[in-house]
Amino acid sequence: MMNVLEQITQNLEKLSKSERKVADVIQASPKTAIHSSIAALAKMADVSEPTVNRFCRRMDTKGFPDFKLHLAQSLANGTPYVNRNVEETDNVEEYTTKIYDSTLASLDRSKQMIDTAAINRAVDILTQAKKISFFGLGASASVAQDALNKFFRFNVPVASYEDALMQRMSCINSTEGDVIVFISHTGRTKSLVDIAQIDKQNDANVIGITARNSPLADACHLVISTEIPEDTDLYMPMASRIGQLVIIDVLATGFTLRRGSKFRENLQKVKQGIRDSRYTKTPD
Amino acid sequence: MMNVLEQITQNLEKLSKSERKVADVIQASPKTAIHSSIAALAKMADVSEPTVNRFCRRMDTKGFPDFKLHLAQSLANGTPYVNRNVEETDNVEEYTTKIYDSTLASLDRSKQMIDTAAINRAVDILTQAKKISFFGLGASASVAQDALNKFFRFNVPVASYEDALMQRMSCINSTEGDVIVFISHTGRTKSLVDIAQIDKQNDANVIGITARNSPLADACHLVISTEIPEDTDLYMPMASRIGQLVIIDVLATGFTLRRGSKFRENLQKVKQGIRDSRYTKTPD
DNA sequence: TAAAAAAGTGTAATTTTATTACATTTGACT
DNA sequence: AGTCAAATGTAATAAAATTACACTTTTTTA
Repeated sequence: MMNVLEQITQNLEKLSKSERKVADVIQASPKTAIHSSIAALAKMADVSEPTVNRFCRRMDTKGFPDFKLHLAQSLANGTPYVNRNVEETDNVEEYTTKIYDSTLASLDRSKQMIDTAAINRAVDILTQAKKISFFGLGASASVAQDALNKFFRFNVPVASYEDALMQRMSCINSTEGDVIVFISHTGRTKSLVDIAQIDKQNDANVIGITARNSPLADACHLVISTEIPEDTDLYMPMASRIGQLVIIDVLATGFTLRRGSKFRENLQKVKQGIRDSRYTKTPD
Repeated sequence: MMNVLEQITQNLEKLSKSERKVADVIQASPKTAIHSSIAALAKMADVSEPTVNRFCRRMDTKGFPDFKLHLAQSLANGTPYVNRNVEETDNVEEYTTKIYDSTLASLDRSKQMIDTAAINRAVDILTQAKKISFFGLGASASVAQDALNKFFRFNVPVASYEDALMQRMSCINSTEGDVIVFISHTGRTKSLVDIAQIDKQNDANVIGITARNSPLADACHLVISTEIPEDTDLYMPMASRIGQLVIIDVLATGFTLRRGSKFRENLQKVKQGIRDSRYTKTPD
């Protein structure tokens, strides 16, 4: 079912005068609401108890207790939406919690907004690629490297250069059947945009994990956006690159699923190879 | 307050026989629990109603209704308690949601379990370092590269090699005042353990972002654990490396805070340099 | 525009649900 | 075996939510 707080906002018009009072009180302080009885809430809104009950039913809940349950859930999801910025005076616990919270909030937002149709098309394109390249610069370079590491296991020709010059050289010879994935949070890194345009001219398939409506996005055939509003001009990239990584995970997962079970047996062999370079779990 | 479901898991030992029955019923089907009355739940667990009430109080809630509220909130956070594994038959929406959910769940868990004292000591050590190195292999190599990218901006001597041989060579000359950060999810990668031991012998400061009680952890002076239970023998590393990245973020943040405001002005200059290589936000 | 209908709201009774007080049982330790 | 404390249940009580119904306001239409 839908988020109750949004439900309230949307149906605000359709409510009667008294029910509206109830809505106002709840919106003003939902945290108080979930800890109040129907009598207390009725008093706060200056209406009768049945009115509160009727309000709850109008919000598609079974009654007041059920409504409180839903409200509690909305609150649990909604609390981290505030971007909690680190202050100079914060101690360890404080800045640690803030960083975790804003990462969680960003990922949650990304989850809500993600365009699965775009993901699906990207998986289509990737599975049919003759060769896959991942390009990123700065913080996105390590994301590209991570993608390389994942797709390398799939036994497809895959490349990644963190050097802008190497990237440029590799794109000169790109051709139909090649897929190049550009990773950039802002989508405004000049050299990446240049390269993407050349790739596009060479009929290579260009995918961007980047911001909508950016110069880089314009140069791509397909754009996947994390929808994470991080200002990397001012702050170090944090949540943004984590959003990119989760998209890499999703693409890699889609890739293996599309390739079928035969293919996944092969994956196990690569895994086995890695395992031999490790200490066993119970060394003593 | 803490996640109620975890609270139950943790206090499982301390519960009496009957209260344990209640815990079992709730854990088996928390969704049913939040929609049941105390009478219904008591019947399910085959105990009396006051027992259920006492159980709720033991979980640091005011009573049964309050307990249900907390439970609802725990459930709302992405149903984090179950690890939702991707199935062969999943469609795009399904596997995308599952990956986001399990990443969110892992991060949330990591947030709860993180040892901020260890973080604090790590920041101490890092701020006093003459030189910092980040080493990781495979999926953790890109995490090391990300760390390099972050700390590079801080204008401290920093290095990272993804090649096992280069890592080995660099550690031969390590000395007091050097800090080496090893990144490994399992903590059982042989070559990293070897190198860590040499570094330790050379009186360098060895920090591990790795699993507790692992061979690598034993070779480190200080261990920071993400507490993310991902079996990277069977599956591709996903949530594990994201947990590592958030720890890098936390360390980098702690580092800048510790260095004070003068230092952060310097950071702005580096940022300015990067900005010049970008298209402005409103290119048209 | 006045009467009828409909929608909205409140009061009080009823029902459901949760909590408390106390009695009984269980089990551990003399 | 007997005593004590902890655990659990029974039954009474209190709290909370819902329902039924009456009154009030608003809207419709003759």
